[in-house]
Amino acid sequence: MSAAPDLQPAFRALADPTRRDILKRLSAREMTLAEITAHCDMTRAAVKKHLVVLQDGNLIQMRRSGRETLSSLNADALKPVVNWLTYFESFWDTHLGALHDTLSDLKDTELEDKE
Amino acid sequence: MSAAPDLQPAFRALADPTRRDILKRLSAREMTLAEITAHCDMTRAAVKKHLVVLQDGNLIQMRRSGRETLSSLNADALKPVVNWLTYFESFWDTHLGALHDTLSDLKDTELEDKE
DNA sequence: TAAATAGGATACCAAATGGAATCATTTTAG
DNA sequence: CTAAAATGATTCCATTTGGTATCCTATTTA
Repeated sequence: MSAAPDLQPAFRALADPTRRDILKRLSAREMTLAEITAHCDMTRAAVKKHLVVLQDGNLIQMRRSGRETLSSLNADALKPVVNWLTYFESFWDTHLGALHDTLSDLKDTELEDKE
Repeated sequence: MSAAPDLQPAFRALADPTRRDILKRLSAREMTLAEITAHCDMTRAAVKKHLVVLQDGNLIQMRRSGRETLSSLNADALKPVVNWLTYFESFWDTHLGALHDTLSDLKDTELEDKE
């Protein structure tokens, strides 16, 4: 059996909106530092730091190709995070009398959330 | 339709292990500041600050009862967070050839995770 | 090979964060 | 009524964090 993952680096990495945005962009394709920076409204060095934090959380990998470094998403690392949160699923809606359908709520949120 | 929730305060609140621990404890029952502090190995004032951050993320509510304040979990506020993360579900296991059964992986993680 | 590209590595800064200490306020127990 | 209990509010401090500016190294490519 594998050891329990340390959730802290992943939760830490997810706590910044710039980093969450980078994750979404990397879900489309792997990108160079310059490409990511083009969307981030901050310097290359600042974006690089965010990438290191994401790497610490194991949420991305980086591979060198010639003079550029490609960052790619490691979505699997989100599984333990989702699992931690899923523990609370049984407490949803308790104070409202469980009138809402959880699945339809989730779908609504997905459509509305612009982040 | 409701407005898209701002995920930042919730992700921020979840980024600290003490706060995640408090959430787990509050899932059992509402607790006073003194009760929570008894488990936290830090001063009452420090725990109080964590409670305020959790409240900012809408993850808990506080109600005054006489001279004590009861904090209780608002698990519903985790739904948008889970939903944001669920977007990445379609990217799980992609680099491994999708050999793993996602559900069994989640179950394993749940059993192992001690946090 | 020389110049332009793409990153890495540091040093430095202001602001946010985690925590302790202290003092004030409200309730409840005698 | 008075003291103890429970919390709130404020201040202060060290560390971390998000960012910029700079300098350095490795690749391309004209």
